[in-house]
Amino acid sequence: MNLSEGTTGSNLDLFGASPDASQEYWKVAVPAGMLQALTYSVPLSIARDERFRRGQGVIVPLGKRKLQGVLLDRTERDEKIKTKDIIAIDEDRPCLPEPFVQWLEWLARYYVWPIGHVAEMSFPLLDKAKNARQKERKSKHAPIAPELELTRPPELTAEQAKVIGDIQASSGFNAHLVHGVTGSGKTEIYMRLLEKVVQNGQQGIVLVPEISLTPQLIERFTRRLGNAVAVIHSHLTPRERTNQWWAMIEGKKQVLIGARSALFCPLPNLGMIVIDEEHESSFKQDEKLKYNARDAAVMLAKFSKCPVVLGSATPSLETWHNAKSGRYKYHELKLRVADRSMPTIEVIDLREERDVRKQTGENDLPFWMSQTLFTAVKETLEKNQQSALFLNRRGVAQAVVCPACGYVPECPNCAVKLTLHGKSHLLCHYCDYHESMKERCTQCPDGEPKPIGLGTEMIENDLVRLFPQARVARMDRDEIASREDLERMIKDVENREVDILVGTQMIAKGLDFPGLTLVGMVMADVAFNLPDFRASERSFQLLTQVSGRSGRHLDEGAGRVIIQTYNPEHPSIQFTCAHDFEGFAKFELSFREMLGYPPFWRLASFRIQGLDFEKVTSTAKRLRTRAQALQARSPNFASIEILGPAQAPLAKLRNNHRWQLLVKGPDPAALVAFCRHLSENQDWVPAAVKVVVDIDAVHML
DNA sequence: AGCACGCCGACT
DNA sequence: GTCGGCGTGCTC
Repeated sequence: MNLSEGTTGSNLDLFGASPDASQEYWKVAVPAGMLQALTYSVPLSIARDERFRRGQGVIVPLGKRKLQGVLLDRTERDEKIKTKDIIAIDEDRPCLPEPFVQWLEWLARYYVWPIGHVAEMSFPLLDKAKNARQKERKSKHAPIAPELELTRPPELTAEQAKVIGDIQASSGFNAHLVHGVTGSGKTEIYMRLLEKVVQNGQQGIVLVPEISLTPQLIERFTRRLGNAVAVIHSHLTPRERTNQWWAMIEGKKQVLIGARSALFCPLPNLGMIVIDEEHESSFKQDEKLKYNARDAAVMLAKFSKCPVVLGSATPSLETWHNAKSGRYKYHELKLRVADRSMPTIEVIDLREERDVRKQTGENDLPFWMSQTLFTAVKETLEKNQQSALFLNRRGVAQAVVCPACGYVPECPNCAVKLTLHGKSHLLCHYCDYHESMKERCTQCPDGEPKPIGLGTEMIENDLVRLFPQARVARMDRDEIASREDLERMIKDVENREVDILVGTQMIAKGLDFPGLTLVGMVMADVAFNLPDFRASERSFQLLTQVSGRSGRHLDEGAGRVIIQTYNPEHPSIQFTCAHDFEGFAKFELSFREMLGYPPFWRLASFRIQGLDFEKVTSTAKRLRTRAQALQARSPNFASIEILGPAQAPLAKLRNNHRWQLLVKGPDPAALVAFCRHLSENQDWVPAAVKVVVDIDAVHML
């Protein structure tokens, strides 16, 4: 018998009871729904291969399939399981660097997710990676990182120079917070730092929120770093993605710009990670591996012994807290470049506005537009400058109501209101269920359903009527379907072919238009009334970010911002007006501390869901019982608080009933251990019910 | 995640 | 009768 052939499972047993000592067993991260890695036996021919080591991709049998896995550690034989042989070294995949493998293991443990699925995220979508490399087919789309003339770097301000110097003064792992108002030149700092990283023969990652991963940003980096730049974002085709991935792995490019998934590019020589707009909650993934790319980036930097730079005008309170406590180094940019001033912010009380209108009887302005906002738009138009009006988010208010009986159509699967698109199209934003709007109410004899509230379309229509001479453009998810659409729209605004821009968050972030001098927040209230302990923080961030769009390039005078609201006293608004981040942080942190919320305590949420309401409910309650029992068993867990279970804010989604159980506690390690214990053994959970944990949950819907 | 197995309702 | 829908369980 040939040893190197390695017969499936059975070991040669030449000396009676003792197994062959030369037979090796290795843990392999296999992409199947199991938390732990699986044990495989290693044929001698493979064990002798010089590529055979931790981090290397291998092909293994699982059931009837052959899967790509990643080698972890050598292990002892487990008599309880019949092992199979590793089939081969995976020729299509490079060996993952050791710090990166450690990081993958941390991710799997911390976020309680199958190690095989975590490891799988480190490779491009095309499993025919080799083909993609060989063919190098020219893409039909515009180049991802266009070839542009390099621009000369601008003079650094004294503040910028100091921050760069301070960051470069330290070596090894360090986390830095760069806290600078919009327009203070954070991007310039990133580019200078990355230039240095590239000069040192290393590679860097720039993480940005998907939403601000705009052509503008890519162009800026490309103009400075030239063909060192690779880009990964969701609008790339699998082949484009794969090509960008390999360009980084093979060292043809040095700086990778991308949304959170760019972290998973296993760079051989990582020298720095930059996270722009680090406060953005979209860095948290809500599905599958529920990681926060900001926190994960800090850990990757730690394992890779390199610096990580977090930048924001409105840092998350978690990061702020870390900076204040000295865990992160704090760098501040107080001034806008070229001495430009901060915009002036006016708050309009919509309640007063309504009362005035009631008294005066009539008013030809639409209900959402105050006299002040109207006049400001008019003046801006007359000065040949641009205005932008923001709505909080799509779907909040475009519901349809029957004025006779008050009935509002809902999605039959998701228990959310349907929203109106176009003239008569009703759509569910969660499951894409749609129906046409009926002329007569289905619930009462004589109602005629009408749209209520605010939509970008409605605002656009009103603006066209009020300012017939103005060129109005609308930017939201419906209008902007592709990257090309977005690029075209941005060009139009840049070229002054648009006078008034109407949009959602989509345009609130990252964009930088020189001619924009007036920003209106149509109704600020929506954001702070969500059932979420971070609602105030999000509102403050949004208002500040939106305000920052105004007058960024005015060398004289200041941009103007008008915030309309039913609640002008709200702290988010007050501190935004005063440009007072520290004041807001202090105010909000005192609440968080009092109530035991992050950043002082950590919080995790268990989601219990399934089709059968009774089963889901009883499972949720049983989970609480088990949590309490586990807590009673160990003094480690004494300080953990268990809240609920309660029905999730979205109590029914895609026909699934949803409950949640929240746990929080002051000791992060204890909390994660607690959650892992509770998730590990799910024998007690009925098959028709799913229980998943979300560590450091951010989106609580 | 797949893939098989097995249990029910719908068709030639 | 059997085709095929998907709920359930297992994979080193």
